[in-house]
Amino acid sequence: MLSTPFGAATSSSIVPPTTGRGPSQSPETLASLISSSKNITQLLQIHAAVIRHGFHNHPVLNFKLQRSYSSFGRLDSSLALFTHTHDPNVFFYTSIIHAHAADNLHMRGIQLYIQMMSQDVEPNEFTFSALLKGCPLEPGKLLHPHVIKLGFDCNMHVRTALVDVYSRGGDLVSARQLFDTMPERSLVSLTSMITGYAKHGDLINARSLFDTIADKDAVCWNVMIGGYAKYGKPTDAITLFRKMLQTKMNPNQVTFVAVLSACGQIGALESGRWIHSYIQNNGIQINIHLGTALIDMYTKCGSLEDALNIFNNLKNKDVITYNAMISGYSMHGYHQEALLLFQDMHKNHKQPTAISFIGILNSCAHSGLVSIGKGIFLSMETKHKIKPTIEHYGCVINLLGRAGFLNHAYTLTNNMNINNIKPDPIIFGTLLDSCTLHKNIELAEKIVKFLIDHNLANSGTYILLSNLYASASNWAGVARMRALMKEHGVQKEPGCSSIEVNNKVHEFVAGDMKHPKSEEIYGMVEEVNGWLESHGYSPQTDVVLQDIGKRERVRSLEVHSEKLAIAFGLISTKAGSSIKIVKNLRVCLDCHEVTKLISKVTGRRIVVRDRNRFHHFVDGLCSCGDYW
DNA sequence: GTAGGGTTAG
Repeated sequence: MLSTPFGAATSSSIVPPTTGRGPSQSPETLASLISSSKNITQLLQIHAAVIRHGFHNHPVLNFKLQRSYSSFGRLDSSLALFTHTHDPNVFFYTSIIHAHAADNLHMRGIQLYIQMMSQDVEPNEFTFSALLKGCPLEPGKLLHPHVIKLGFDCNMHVRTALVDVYSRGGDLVSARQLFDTMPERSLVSLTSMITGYAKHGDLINARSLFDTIADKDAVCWNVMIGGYAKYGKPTDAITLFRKMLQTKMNPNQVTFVAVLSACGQIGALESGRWIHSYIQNNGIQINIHLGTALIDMYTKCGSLEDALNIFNNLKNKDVITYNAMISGYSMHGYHQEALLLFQDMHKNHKQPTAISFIGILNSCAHSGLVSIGKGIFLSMETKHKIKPTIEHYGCVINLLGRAGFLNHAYTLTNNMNINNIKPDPIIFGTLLDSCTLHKNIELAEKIVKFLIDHNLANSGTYILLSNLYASASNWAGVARMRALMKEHGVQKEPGCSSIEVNNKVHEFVAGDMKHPKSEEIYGMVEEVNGWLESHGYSPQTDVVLQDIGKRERVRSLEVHSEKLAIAFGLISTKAGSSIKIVKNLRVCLDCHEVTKLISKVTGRRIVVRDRNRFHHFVDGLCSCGDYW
């Protein structure tokens, strides 16, 4: 920890600057030294020189010192300088308010604003820019009348900052009103308005405003691409990114972060790799954001090796980087590695966050590490002072339920109330899932009744119980569930699998005939069936919802979306090459078995990403160890 | 001597 030279300030200020401590320097020279300082050590040395030369009360030098301290993230030193300054002027106040805003300390900034007024220091438009920067909606609303009263609301910067406050705060109507009545629009104000729409999921309004801009800059593109990436429109994000490249606009680190996230969501490894090489070929520095985005993309696209490579070469990893890698390990079934990295984080003095625990608890759940998982869950509060949220409970209930401790899991669901957490349909869904796995109809019925009685049932509730009945050949139960689903207007989310071939993503739903190569695809499905038969494989008809004839049930399984995607992969890629599939739902038992066999017969490595995790099928075995 | 818009993890 570096100390501020304040201790020295009082002692050396009583020493005249002409005691032979080096050549005397003009304030101008010192000012330019401050501006050009590269790090905190240099700045501290210059600060010491300022004091040595007797300029400790020089307003411009102190102002510059204060700004530089803030720019190095040293609000403490900046504030120390401020408090040692007699009668700070509007520059000083504005800049210290700005420093607080940069550290998300807006209320403290407002306190300083009140203090400056009580000392009769008149704020100006710059002060309000600083106050409103990144300010939350409520305090921003309180500042708004002050802006109007002092006549700064027509200033371009102040008005844009106001638009931004309302926009980010989700009051889009007020934001739009302020925006529409601006004396003059600027690219910045437009971008701020678009950000408001994009951040709150209104991509239609964001896009229509975006399309009106003739001269877009990178920030503007980034906002729009990022909006698509964040709100479930990854394909649109990638399309818009391609358009950005076509317009010769140079993407930057922020663009790549957004578009890599989009690639990760749809599992577009080839596109992700292309972007990675673009980054390398264009000499773009891989900072911590970009590095983490690359790790996230590679893990979600099935290449743990590439993710690890980035992780190991990334300097200054933060907790988010660790979390991405831990979740990556967990998704791929590398539970020992996930645990080791979690410990490694401690060694590197990175405090785990709530999300670190979600990653590691999921890892334990997927590997059946019950006692380790329980220990980690308990340590959250005792050791790390992090209160578990409903998601953490979800992980532990999943951990216990999967491992067969259904009653323990059920008790925990009921005990969540102790922490004032009400179990939600997702928690009950997790429990129901475990009931299906362990064929515990009794508990499942109890839960479903509770959910229906409390109006908490969703499509998943019915489907899970329906699957459970089906697995027990209880067709009356299945029919009852089907009737209930119809009655409540519930529809099953259709299964959809995608595969990327030659930079293009091909999507399939069950029984899909839309693909131009359908004939060949179904031909391949038949061929696969032949292999399966010769290996003595009989289809796992349990998993089919409908009580239909066995023959039809067999047909229905043949055309599950992942089978179509795999068949397409087999006919359109080189023999021996890996096949990567992304599925929106969880892979079913039959598809899991079939894929294992396909990997054995073809000698191909097949990687399937389902809703929960990755399955790496190699030579007839799956990396999940059939525990998923 | 000062100001407004964009980034990562489940």
